[in-house]
Amino acid sequence: MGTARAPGTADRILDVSERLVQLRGYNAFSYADVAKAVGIRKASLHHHFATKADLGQALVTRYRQTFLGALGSIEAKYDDAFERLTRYADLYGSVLRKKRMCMCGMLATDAATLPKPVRDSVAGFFNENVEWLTRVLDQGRKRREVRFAGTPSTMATFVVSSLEGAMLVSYGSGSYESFDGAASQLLATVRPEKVKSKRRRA
Amino acid sequence: MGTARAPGTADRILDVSERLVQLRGYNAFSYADVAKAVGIRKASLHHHFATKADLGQALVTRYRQTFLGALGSIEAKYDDAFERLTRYADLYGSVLRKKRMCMCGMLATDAATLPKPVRDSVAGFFNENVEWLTRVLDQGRKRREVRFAGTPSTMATFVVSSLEGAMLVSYGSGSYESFDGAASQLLATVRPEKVKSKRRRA
DNA sequence: CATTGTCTACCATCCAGTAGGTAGGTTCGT
DNA sequence: ACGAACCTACCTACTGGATGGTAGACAATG
Repeated sequence: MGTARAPGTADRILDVSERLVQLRGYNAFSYADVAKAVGIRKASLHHHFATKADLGQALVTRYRQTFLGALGSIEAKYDDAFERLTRYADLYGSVLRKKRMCMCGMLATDAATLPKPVRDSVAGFFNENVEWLTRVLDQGRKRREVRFAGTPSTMATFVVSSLEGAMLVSYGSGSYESFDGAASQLLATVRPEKVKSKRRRA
Repeated sequence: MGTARAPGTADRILDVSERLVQLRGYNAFSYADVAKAVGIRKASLHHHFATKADLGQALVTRYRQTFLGALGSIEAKYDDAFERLTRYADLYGSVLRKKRMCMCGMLATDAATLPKPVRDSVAGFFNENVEWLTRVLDQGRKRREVRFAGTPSTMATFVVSSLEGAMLVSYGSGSYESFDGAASQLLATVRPEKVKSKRRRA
C-alpha cells in the first residue's frame, strides 16, 4: 500500500526547518537534516519547496505572521503601554526558553549569504516590530504609562535592538539568565515614576 | 625561484578570515575562499592553521586581545565614565562603518555549530566586556558621571546587549543609520542630570 | 641538513538539485 | 458505471560542485 496519504507534511517541514534555522542558521541546516527529522526523502522535500530559497522565504513569511499575530494579542489583552512592553519582552524570553534564537536575529547575521527576497523579508520583520512599538510607545507616553527620551521611533528601534541583542548574547554564551537581567533593565528604563497621585487601586 | 619567503602570511590569513567571518559567519566561509583572497593554495593554509577549528580559535583570541587593547586605550585616554561609554559605543560603530558585524556577535549565532573551545572563547569575550563595563559603571556612578537603576553588573550586561543588538539589526536590515539611533538612545539613558552645581568648566 | 613554506594532486563527504518512476486519488467524458 | 487522463505525494538513483583535510614533492633559508 505505501504511505501516500500525509496531510500536514508541508507544515511539518516548516516546523522542523524553523527549529533548525533558529538553532543553527541558514547555512548550517540542510535538506538532508530536514528530511531525516521529518521522516521523508530529500527529493520529496523539493516537491513541497522547490529550492532552499523558497523554503527560507516560506519560513520567514510564516514567522512574521505568527509574530504579528502575537503582537495583536498583546494589544488586545493589555491596554497599559508598560504592560504591553513587558509582554513584548516576554515574547523574546519565551523563544529563548526553548533554547532557540529569534529566527530573524539568526538570519540577520546570515544576511550576506541570503537570497535577496529572504533578506528583504528579514528587514521587514524588524520594521514591523519597530512600527508596532512606535505606536505603543507614542500612545503610552501621552498617557504617561511609559517614560523615555527622544522620539518614539528611535526608542522603538532601541527596544528591538536591546532585546535582540540580549537574546544574541544569551544564546551565544549559553547563559540564559543574562537575558532576564537585560530585559528588566530595559523595562526599568521606561517604567514611569512612582505614582504620586492618590490612586490606590480598587 | 619560487616564493618560499613570506613573513606575514599567518597574519594575512587572519586578516582575510576575520573579514570573511564578520561578513558571512563561521559556516559560510571556507578555506577555498581564504586561499583565493590571500593568493595561496588551500593546502598551504593547513600548514599555518591545521584545521578550521584552529583558525577559528586563533581568530577569536586575536579579536579579544585587540578589543581588550581598545578598552585599555579608552580607560587611559578618558577619565569620565560617560565619555568612556560614548567611546565604547563608538567602538561598535566603527566596526559597523566597515560594513561588518561584530565577530563575536556573528559567532554567537553560530554557537551550536562551533567547536567547543571557540564557543567558550566567544562567551569569554562577552564576559570580558561585561566585566570592564561593570567597573566603569560602578566607578562612574559613585562619581555621579552616569546614572542607572539596578546593579552595575546588570547594567553592563544591558549595555553589551543593546550594542550587539543594534549592530545585529542594522547589519541584518542593511540600514546602518539605525545603529546610531539605538546607541544614542542608550547613552541618553545613562547621561547624568543637567549639572545643577556651579561648576562651569576651566 | 633540517626546517619552513609552498606546491600539485587527491580523497571522502556533504551539498542542493534533477531525472524519472510508482502508488493512490480525483475528475470527467462517454 | 467505468476507464482514461491527470494530480499529488512520495520514492530510488544520480549529478556536479564544494567542503575540510591529507600525502608527498620541491625549493629556499638558516
